[in-house]
Amino acid sequence: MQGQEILPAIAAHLLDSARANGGKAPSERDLAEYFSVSRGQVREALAILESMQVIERRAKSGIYVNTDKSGFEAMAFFARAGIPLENRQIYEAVEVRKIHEIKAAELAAVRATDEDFERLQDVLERSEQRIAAGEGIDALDQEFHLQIVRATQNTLFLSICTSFYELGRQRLEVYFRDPERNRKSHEEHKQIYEALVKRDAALTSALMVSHLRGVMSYWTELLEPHAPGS
Amino acid sequence: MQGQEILPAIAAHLLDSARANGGKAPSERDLAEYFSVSRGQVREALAILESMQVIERRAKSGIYVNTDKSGFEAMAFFARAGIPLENRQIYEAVEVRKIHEIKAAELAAVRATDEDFERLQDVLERSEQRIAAGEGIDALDQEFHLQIVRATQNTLFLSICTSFYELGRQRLEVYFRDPERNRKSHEEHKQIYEALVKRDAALTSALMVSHLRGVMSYWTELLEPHAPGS
DNA sequence: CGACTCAATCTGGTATTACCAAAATGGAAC
DNA sequence: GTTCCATTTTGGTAATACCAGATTGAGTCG
Repeated sequence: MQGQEILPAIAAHLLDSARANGGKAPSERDLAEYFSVSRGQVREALAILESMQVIERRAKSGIYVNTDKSGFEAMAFFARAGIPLENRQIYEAVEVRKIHEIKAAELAAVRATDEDFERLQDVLERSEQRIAAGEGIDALDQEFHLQIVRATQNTLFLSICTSFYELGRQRLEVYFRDPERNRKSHEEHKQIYEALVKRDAALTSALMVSHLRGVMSYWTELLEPHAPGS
Repeated sequence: MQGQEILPAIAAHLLDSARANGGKAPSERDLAEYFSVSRGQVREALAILESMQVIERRAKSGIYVNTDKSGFEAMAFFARAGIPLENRQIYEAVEVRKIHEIKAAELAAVRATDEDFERLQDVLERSEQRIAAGEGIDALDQEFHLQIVRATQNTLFLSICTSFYELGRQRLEVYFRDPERNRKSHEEHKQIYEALVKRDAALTSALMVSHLRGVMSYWTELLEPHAPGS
């Protein structure tokens, strides 16, 4: 635990401590000692966590962890840090991600440039190679979907969707262990690409809907115990 | 500049310095002296800005500002800090916000609870009072729209949309200086509310589309010089 | 026993000082 | 003009000290 990112470690420790202590986290000095770093380092990490609304620092009182807060920034950070999310958060993220990707497909069909098409085709070719070699296309799947978002020419849109992908990266790897899923996913990607080239927004969008239905059901199936929304 | 948030000030100063200096920002020591704070304070602010990808800190080299980076977190922060955005960023934000709100209206029609309806009605009543008193409903407008998002029962969705509102708050105030706009906006809000109560998702969504067309055109008109996406 | 009081303690907020080592710099040597 | 090396600059990190409000707990009073 040296010279490296202590932020994730501190975040995880704060969450644990707070859970066992009614929202109250250890003091800065305790944290510094626990992680064998200076108080300054701890304060830098806490400043970031506070900016993400993960914690609240009350002067002369202590550090309090915002439970249940599911801010976008915080979720993206947790995902990146490998801190597990609650089922409800995953449900919500899946839903919001679907909304984004479907709309992105629609917009991309209208706005995609020649370079966008080239990049998509490149991803498809590399996917083909990996499938032929019996390897998973999890990274390529991400590239394909994000490239479509990029084709909307809206960088803010891309920024948000990129964060969503970080949310589900780990599960994606598991998903693409199954060769059949790889093949099916790739076929659907090709169909979506064809619809994009035709600039058929409605068709692209519809294909994306059904494509995501398949992929996303994998997530929600894993969470079955916890009933949706209600 | 004491005891208070120096983060916005430092952010603004970094952006200025970098613009005039090819991406390179002053050193931590210079910043500390410039703002009359300790280096520790500067480092806390820089840590936050780095976590938002606004800057990059290269060890033993310097602080570099990521120009053109339009990450979601950074934009929300800039808006909150009162740092002006570029036209392109505003365009993108308006587009993404529209996508969210339209979909939110659709989902809310299906999922809104009795409490949601009560809160919406409350907002409408208060709006009525303010309009009768000849006051602007800018804050209520925000409440209304966010309450609809809240009615989707998706807290992540709400978190994202809340950030979007921060993006346009200042312009909203100006917009609602016009009594006619207040009246028209309120009328449309009432129509949307009626559609929601009927749980008519398609109608709610359609009404939101036309409502936003009116409101949003105000933004884009202000930016005319920069042509839209294509 | 309970409620109140007040001093000791804890805590975040801030500043100062000091080192380290790698990067950047600038001038000397070729 | 190029190469090379010593000096300076810079971010990264630690240790220490104070402040003042919040918290706590012991002691006191009713």
